[in-house]
Amino acid sequence: MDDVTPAAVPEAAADKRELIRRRVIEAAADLLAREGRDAVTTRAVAAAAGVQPPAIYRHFADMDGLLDAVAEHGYARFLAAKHAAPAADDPIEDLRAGWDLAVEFGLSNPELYALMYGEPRRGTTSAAFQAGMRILVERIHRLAAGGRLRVDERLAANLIHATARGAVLTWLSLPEDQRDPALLTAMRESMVTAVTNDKPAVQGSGLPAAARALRAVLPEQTTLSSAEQHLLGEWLGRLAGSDRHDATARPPE
Amino acid sequence: MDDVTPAAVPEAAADKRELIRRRVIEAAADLLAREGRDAVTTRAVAAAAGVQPPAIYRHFADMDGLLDAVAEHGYARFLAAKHAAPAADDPIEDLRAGWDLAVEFGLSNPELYALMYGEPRRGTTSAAFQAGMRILVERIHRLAAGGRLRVDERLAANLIHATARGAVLTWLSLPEDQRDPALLTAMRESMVTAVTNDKPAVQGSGLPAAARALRAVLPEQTTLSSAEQHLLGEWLGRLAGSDRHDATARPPE
DNA sequence: CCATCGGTCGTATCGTCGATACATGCCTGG
DNA sequence: CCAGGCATGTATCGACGATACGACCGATGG
Repeated sequence: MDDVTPAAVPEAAADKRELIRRRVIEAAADLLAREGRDAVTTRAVAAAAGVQPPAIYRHFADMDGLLDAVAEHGYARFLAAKHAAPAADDPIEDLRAGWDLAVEFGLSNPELYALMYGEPRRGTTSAAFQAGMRILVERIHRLAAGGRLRVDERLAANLIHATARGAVLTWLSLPEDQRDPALLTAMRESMVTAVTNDKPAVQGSGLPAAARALRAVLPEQTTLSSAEQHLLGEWLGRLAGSDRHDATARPPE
Repeated sequence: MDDVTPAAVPEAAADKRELIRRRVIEAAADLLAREGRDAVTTRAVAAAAGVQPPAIYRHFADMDGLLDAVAEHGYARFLAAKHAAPAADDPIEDLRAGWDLAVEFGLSNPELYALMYGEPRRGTTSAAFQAGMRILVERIHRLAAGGRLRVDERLAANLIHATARGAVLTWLSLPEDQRDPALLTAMRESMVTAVTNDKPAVQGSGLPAAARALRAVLPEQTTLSSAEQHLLGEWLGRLAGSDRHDATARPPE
């Protein structure tokens, strides 16, 4: 739908044509990754690829078609690079690895990810979108074959995709100093418990929760001095976050 | 940042100015909801609002500022129509209701939602984004006070937001015949189990109860030094046995 | 009562965008 | 060698976001 392939091209010319096409795609991808979405204009891409602006329309139906090709190209490249992906023996661990891979792709290519999964209008028509879903359902099928799937395969695919999508977009929206890696792992484990029928594996005693509860109502107290209250707040923060190792006594703002 | 407010406007003219501003916002919101993002151009908005195209720039810094105002306006309108939630007695049920409300907003205003949460670049700078987060942390705080929060408050807020974001955007990406309501409920319950405790860590309400609960499990902790733990124990004793009932529990704000 | 000044209004216009038209080549297939 | 299809290159279109500038209007200060 996005391709403009003339009929009956000679064998030799087809190679040159494909070469130009790839050069345009890579120029656009480079521009997208380095200068953002708005920098990807027909003129800028044409200049970077060393072709004339109208030449783009001989390879892609329109600007949207080019962007779609860029997305698919980038996604394929990432998967090829990470295709160490040794398919762990444990299917659930395989599920985690796949989710991590999808998220890592988003974090490594923020502009590209926003293009693929930012606007819902692009939806399932995109070639890159379908490519992502294909390898997803494949992993899910292995999971279902092992009897570890709690829900319908299609629902599982959507759940995995939706959690990854929300995690990546939210992560990218946060200022860098507020990006807590626990968000990603929590989203992932939340997805795992929702999709698989493994036991929830609740960790931690009630101590952090109790600390959080007290800290939440701490401003109401009138017994301690303000200095005492301040120190107590710090301790409660450490106790509340004690299940994480990165808790380097970060004062709450 | 998005507002262009001249200094020293007469009282009477300010009303007219605000009226025009609102008319522009509503025209843009109408255009956005009915004809999509691309239909919201300066000329189309100006024509729909009955003003001249350059007049927009006297009320908003640029097109992005107008879109931001549209997003905040729509979000505020939705929350007002839903009477800002009745605040159920059960805090967890309250959490579910809040999540459902956010998701319902996205499903009811797809173009607006894509504008607010589609592009990560807009990020936390958006006024509408912050408005959404504000009512979120408020609900979370009530949850933490009840001892039902499993994770840090900020992490909980991000988890709730990320699951809703992924659910809405994924839902909107799906063709209508593939939209399974189970996706939404599964995402919601997954979020609930990730954020809350099964059983409250603090029985009873109020500050003394929270202090007693924490003191009961204090020996389990390994974060604080023994001296710190000792002093903390004393303070918890004072807070737990506080004879001051101070019913005027007033959080400083 | 009038001069002045800040803000608005209306028109014209700028530079850039995506996309297309058209004449001129070049290269392949016969 | 020739004829036709495709790429090339230049010019251009309509629409976009944004701005410049002069004519207007209303409130303020003397």
